[in-house]
Amino acid sequence: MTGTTAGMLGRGELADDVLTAAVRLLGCTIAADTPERTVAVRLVEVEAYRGADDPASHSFRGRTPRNGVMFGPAGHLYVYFVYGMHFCANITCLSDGEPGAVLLRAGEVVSDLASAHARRPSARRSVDLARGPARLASLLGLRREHNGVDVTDPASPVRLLAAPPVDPAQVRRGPRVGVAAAHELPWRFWLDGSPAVTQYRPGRGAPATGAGRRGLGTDLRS
DNA sequence: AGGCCGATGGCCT
DNA sequence: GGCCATCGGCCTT
Repeated sequence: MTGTTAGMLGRGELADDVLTAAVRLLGCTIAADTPERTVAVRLVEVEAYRGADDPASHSFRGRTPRNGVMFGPAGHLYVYFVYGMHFCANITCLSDGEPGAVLLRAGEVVSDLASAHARRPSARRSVDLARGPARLASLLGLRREHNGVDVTDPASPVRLLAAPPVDPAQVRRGPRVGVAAAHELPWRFWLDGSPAVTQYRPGRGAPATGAGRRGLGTDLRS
């Protein structure tokens, strides 16, 4: 049994299933050491991906060099490169050998605002600093070399800080953004009312209507 | 506020 | 060769 350090989220809290893990991650903080200062973001929007039975998951067709981290233990960064220019970051879930991950889609900057704006000058408004998975990864400086980093290790350059579980009444859910496969699964979770939550965009073949705007999601209990 | 488009490279059929 | 778990700029309502 690995010990837990005060303030860190334990990997055990991500091991049972990807949906529970996704909700558990909402409200938690990701802190990353950048060349200048440590930048920290409070997660407000995430998406769950599961290996074996989720056609939208990178691990659906089995293990490859790219997705290998998804098959490892929970609590590690799975960073991938997409559209020839962007990185996106997940936190792995489930037990070793069982692929799963939660995509970090959006967050609000906790500290510090000045450094964050210096890192992403194109974001005119603070709310846009980590609004979107590639923006979030960019703000935290997450790149190829961070693939596999253990975010439950206090000595890591990227760390996952625990927060008390959020009030379920504040959590909303809806279809994942931009995925063509399994677009009917409501595996995107966000905190109601956060201005940093991204706008919903259907994937290829998914119905254009339905979730609306930000994704007028449903209550967690439904 | 919303739609379209170009950038740009790795991964998989 | 086609498809991306995207972003930012520019265009029209």
